Amino acid sequence: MYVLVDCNNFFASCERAINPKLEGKPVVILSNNDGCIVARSNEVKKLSVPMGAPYFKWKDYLKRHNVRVFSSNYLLYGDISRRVMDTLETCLPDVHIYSIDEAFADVSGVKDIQSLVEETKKIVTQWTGIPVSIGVGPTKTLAKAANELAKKHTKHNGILIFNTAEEAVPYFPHIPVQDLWGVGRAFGEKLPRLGIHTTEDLLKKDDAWIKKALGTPGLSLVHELRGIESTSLDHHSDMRKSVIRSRSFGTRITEKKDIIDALTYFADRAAKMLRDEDLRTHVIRPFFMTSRFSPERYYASKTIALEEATNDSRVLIQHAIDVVEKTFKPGFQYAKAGIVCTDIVDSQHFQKSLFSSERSEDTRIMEAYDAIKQKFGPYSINLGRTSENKNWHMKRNLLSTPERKNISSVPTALCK
DNA sequence: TCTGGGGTCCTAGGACCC
DNA sequence: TCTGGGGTCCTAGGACCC
Repeated sequence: MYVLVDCNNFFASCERAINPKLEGKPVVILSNNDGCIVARSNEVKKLSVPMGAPYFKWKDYLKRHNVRVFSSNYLLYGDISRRVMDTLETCLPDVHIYSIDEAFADVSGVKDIQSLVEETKKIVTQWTGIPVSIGVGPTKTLAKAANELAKKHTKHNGILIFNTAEEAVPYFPHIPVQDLWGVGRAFGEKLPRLGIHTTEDLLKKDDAWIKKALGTPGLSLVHELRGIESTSLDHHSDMRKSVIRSRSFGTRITEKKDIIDALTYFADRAAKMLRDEDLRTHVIRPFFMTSRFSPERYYASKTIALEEATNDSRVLIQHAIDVVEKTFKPGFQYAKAGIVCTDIVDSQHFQKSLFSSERSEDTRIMEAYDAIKQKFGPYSINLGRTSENKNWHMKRNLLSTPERKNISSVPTALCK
């Protein structure tokens, strides 16, 4: 049996936790660059503002309804998330953090699940100020479905338990397929065209039909709804598979040197991430591109298999610059760039190339580089060129608190 | 004027081999 | 004139998640 604890409107609830005046007021949080709406309080959901909507299209509407708008502040949300997860670990057995605002717990063997989750819900709200919903089911997908229903219908008071798969069946006619975990936009549009509207409709189909229409992940979804655990859904090995550092620019850029400047920064950040986790990458793909909404589109990227796994900023930067030099085309309005690192290996056990060009001082150079930044700040030392033009930097005009302010200095009304 | 970022897994299709 | 088929590996891109 699985418990799924999910924070309600997490980012909006975080802003409220540090500013109780927002309680009962409509609140939205914007993505990086203040581009999309990524979190909405219940009041805003009632105004029919969709998740992921572009902010500029809704700006006036939100203003008319007196909605409070904030840029996202991931430092704050990360801190509050840690508090929530720490609290959950004191309440529930075998907690597995699934995302910044969700965690599963395995409660097989617990006798009184009802009391356990009621207590958990109470304590999390008391200690962190963040409201949560809780779903329980024999598979993760059923726990997730229970959670969705608990959140949606106030009559459940934020908790719904399916003791068996059969207990979920009466709800299926009332769950639109679009609400299922694993049905996104594409399948959500496709299924109604095939006559499938509710979860009940979907479960009437046989495995072969599901596999053809929704692929392997769809088949796992349906099995789990029937109460059969799908191992393929248990896809969280601890080892990370990729590192991505990318960003849309604050404004469009046209100059090659600015692309190089941005990619130098992303390559450095990606390498730092690998060093922090004691990992190395074997394959990198730097890319830069125009907006996907632009009529004149260009996507430039190159997959590079490195001779030897590395986490050296200088190596990644050099390859990133090479890619720009080889693929840059003038005349485009570039909107985004980044680097993807895959084939991640453990630094301790990686296979050194026979003709390794890595010198023993290389790791020490990067250690010194990290140490200087650590001691004197992120702008104290930098690799590669840095042009004066910083207009590729993010826009974040609506932050609630200064970006780097530590949450421990922020009073939380309900914090223990 | 302005449409996120960081992850996962799966699949289709091309290259290559025998 | 007729011009295989199956396997594997790789990559790009598509789907999903939060």
